[in-house]
Amino acid sequence: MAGKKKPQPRTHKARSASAVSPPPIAKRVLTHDDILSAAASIDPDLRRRSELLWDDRSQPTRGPKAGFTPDDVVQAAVGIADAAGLAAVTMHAVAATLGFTTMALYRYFPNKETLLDAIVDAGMGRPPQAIEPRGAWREDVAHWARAKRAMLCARPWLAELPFVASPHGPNWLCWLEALLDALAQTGLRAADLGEMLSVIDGYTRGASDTAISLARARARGTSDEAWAAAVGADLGRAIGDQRFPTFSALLTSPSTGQPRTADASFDFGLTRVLDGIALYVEAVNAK
Amino acid sequence: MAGKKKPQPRTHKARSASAVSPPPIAKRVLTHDDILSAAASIDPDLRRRSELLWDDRSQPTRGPKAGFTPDDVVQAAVGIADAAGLAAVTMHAVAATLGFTTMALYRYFPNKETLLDAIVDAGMGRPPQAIEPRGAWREDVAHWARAKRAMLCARPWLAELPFVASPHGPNWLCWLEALLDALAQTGLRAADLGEMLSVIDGYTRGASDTAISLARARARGTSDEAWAAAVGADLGRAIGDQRFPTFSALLTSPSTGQPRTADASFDFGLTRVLDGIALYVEAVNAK
DNA sequence: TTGATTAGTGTATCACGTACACAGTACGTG
DNA sequence: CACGTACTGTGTACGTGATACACTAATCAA
Repeated sequence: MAGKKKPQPRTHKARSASAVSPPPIAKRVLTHDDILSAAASIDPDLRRRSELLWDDRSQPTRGPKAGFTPDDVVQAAVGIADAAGLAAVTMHAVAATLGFTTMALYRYFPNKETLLDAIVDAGMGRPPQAIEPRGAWREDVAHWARAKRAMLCARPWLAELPFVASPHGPNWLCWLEALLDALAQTGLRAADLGEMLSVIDGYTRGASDTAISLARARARGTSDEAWAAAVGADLGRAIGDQRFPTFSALLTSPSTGQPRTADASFDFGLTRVLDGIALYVEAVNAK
Repeated sequence: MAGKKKPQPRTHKARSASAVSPPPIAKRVLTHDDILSAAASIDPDLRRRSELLWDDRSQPTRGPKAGFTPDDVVQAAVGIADAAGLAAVTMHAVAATLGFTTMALYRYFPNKETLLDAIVDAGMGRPPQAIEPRGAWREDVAHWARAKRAMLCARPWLAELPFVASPHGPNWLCWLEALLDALAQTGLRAADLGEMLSVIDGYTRGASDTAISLARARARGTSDEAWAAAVGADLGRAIGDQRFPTFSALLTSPSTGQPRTADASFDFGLTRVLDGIALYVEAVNAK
């Protein structure tokens, strides 16, 4: 958008036109402008949501002083979600937390969906920058995966919202950047790095679902035992049912040793995934 | 519950007391009863939801003939979700499809949540039983993963509902059974099989999110181009931003060859995961 | 036949998201 | 320094959706 601001067909305030504009950079293969120019075809609603996620919204205003910032709103909403779950995040509850009326929020967020976008990004927080990798990409990737899993479990309500769907905010990109930093040490070429990114992230999110479900139950006040009993009861239905012979056999086979904890299971699976990636890395680097 | 029905402290109709009672089976290490006896600690609400998912609800009734079955309701709801998305599934819409009043549904489902439980299970459908594996566990597992991914993309609204959370119905167990059948060919012991189950399923669900998001956009009438542009625009924000040097470099690096399709990416990642599992299988079997 | 049981209806209520019009505030300009 | 403009927060009203409750009608058991 830097320079050619003629698109801007939205009916929204001129404010959004000047807000993004990143510093000009050397053109390589793909530029910010290149990508944004394709943005003409974007659903205007989605585009606006994305803008609200990236703009810093702190222009010199003219009217009365604002009593709160969009960030205050997001903080309040995240607090409510943490304390009482996503369902408790109503426009009224958020506004009341801040001491304002429901409708005051609409001064900053055109609708609840947009607020939820912001909550997702804020809720993710930043990845632990403590990674700063040196050579041991496996360790660094594992570190990242555990951190992401921990984040998801700490805020189980995050997983109730569409994660991969646009729009994505800065924190989301931070997490990707951190993982990419770790993966880049493999020496793989760009195309493969992108693939590995989704392998790791996919596994991490997918394999964390059980732990997330447990975390959610905890947040609701359900005891771990009650949660396990509920899951176990459903699984137990397999036993003796003609339709599930293999599963039934698995459940009724004598267990060797004590069961792995959920975290250990995750690590076990992660090791398999990393093994598979390592194999590929070796194959590529051997050539 | 077979025989000792004294728990049953719920205020719900006596109906639910006699309904479950699976056929008695030989005791091994863990039995249906064992698991269900732990069910005393289950949140009664969850338990009831689970029961409604497994009971066949076709007792000889006394009053007037029923005009529709719970299954009709579920079919109608799934149809609406397919056609117009999950948000369109309102109690009123479902009832209207069947030609009944909203409140008629409450005769069969105590609340919407319970109906959604049923919709999830029905929506998953059955895994392609065509697997019937012989020796080639990798192929069979890959087959399963692609089928599950295809299922999720075909009904992108499924992913909007908590997948791993209880309660789980028969179809969910069917999918697990199918995967387990494929994995059992590795010869791994029970504990490890359970781990592999979650590795494969985790990767499959997690790595399908992008495709699901695209499928959802399609269902809403968004063009593929518009969707890609929206995602690209968010990614493009990294370019030139100090905070995302690695990602920025990735985006701007010259692309070698044509980009992989989403399906090919999934397969690529799946191959890595299977490689990792194979390594473990070999290591264990070598001992 | 009669009474118990159950199916479906109609109406009412409450929670939420959000549109709209109004009132008050602060800055830039004359 | 007064005033208009741009903006902030409020109050009210509405539509939608879930669901409680009381009622009518149908069917079977005794």
